Amino acid sequence: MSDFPTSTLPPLNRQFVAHFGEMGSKWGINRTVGQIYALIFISKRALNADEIAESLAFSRSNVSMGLKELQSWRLVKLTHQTGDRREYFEAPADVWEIFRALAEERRRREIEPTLSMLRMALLEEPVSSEEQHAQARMREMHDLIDKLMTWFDDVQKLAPETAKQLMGMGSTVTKVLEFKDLITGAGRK
Amino acid sequence: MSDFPTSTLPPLNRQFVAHFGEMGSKWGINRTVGQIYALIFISKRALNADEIAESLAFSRSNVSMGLKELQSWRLVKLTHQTGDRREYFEAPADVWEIFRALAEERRRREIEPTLSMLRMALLEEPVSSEEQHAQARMREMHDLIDKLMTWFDDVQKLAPETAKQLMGMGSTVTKVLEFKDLITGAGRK
DNA sequence: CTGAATTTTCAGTAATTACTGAAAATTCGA
DNA sequence: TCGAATTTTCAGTAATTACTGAAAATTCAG
Repeated sequence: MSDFPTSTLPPLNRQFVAHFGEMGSKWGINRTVGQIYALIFISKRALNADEIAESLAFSRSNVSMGLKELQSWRLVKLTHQTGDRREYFEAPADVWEIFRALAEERRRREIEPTLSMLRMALLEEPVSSEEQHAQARMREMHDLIDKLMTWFDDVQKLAPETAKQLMGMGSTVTKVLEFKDLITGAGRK
Repeated sequence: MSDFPTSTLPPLNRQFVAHFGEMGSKWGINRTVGQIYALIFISKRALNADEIAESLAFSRSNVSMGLKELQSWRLVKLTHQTGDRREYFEAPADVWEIFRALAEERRRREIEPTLSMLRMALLEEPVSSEEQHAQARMREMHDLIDKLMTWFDDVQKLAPETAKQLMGMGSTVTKVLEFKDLITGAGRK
């Protein structure tokens, strides 16, 4: 299942990389891409494509494709070493930044297309009662997604520090909510 | 790309089903499962496996497998019609409930395994500086995921009504946050 | 219990996706 | 501008995943 070249990669790193490979399919990326990302993420320094190919025993072209995909997800940054022509790759240092990039990209690829399909469908004139019901369901779905996205946008606009703080509050949010109800007079839109 | 049987399925429904089929791969489910779910979701009434196979021109066994998968995701509910031995399937009426089931299941399958892998890895004694750095990165990842999940738990525990309300507040949350800082004395854990 | 109705399983095959090596394209120092 | 270093592309093939039909298992009315 996992056979890495005999050299390089300490056990801990190896385990991490292997896990990302296995999870890959569940995350909607392939094994290779998962492993490449994991390797870069835990690496002390930026890596070039040959080093990656060597470490993971992938073909150079496979690494090239994997890196291209990771760049399209904005999960790796391209850097350069002075006096070295090759391209080096590294993951952003701040994990919050990583999370944000991931969330944004997933949204763009996996949610927006559905949202616009729904908007289109809702403009049509339903001719049968089947279509009428279908449209009602689509509207429910649209409104939920739309609400979630708007909210997510709002939170995302916060500075990372504030966002962390908001998370840290946890269920306290509820309390604040109740308090807000009290002062605004409950049951709004 | 999409050839449905000549009968059944009004255009609006067809479009919706086709879209879910195409999106399927991006969502980590396959075309078939996506289409089956879409069909059930917009259907006015619960459907049995034969009706689904007929509508989508899938083999009966394929539908059976698809339904099994959808049930494992808790996206469809099994029901019965009086005087009919066949099993009928429908999607929960409340889209919030659907969202919750989806989120829970994704978490269980796609996040928890990584979280426990990380916890394991963090218990090991790093022997090289590579391992030490790797572990530091893993800790950052672990802490972020853990924080997000704890927060999500908290919000999820709220009654649907409250959750909707929280979403509805949008960026107002920030304001409330600032206010809270003011009264509690800012910068907590 | 029996057996017809219904659902599930599974081996075989089709379709899709991932990976490679070789060749083409690009980049940049000299 | 040349050409060595480096990256990208892509056709062919390997590996994986999806789908089917037939057969087995289950369910339940009588």
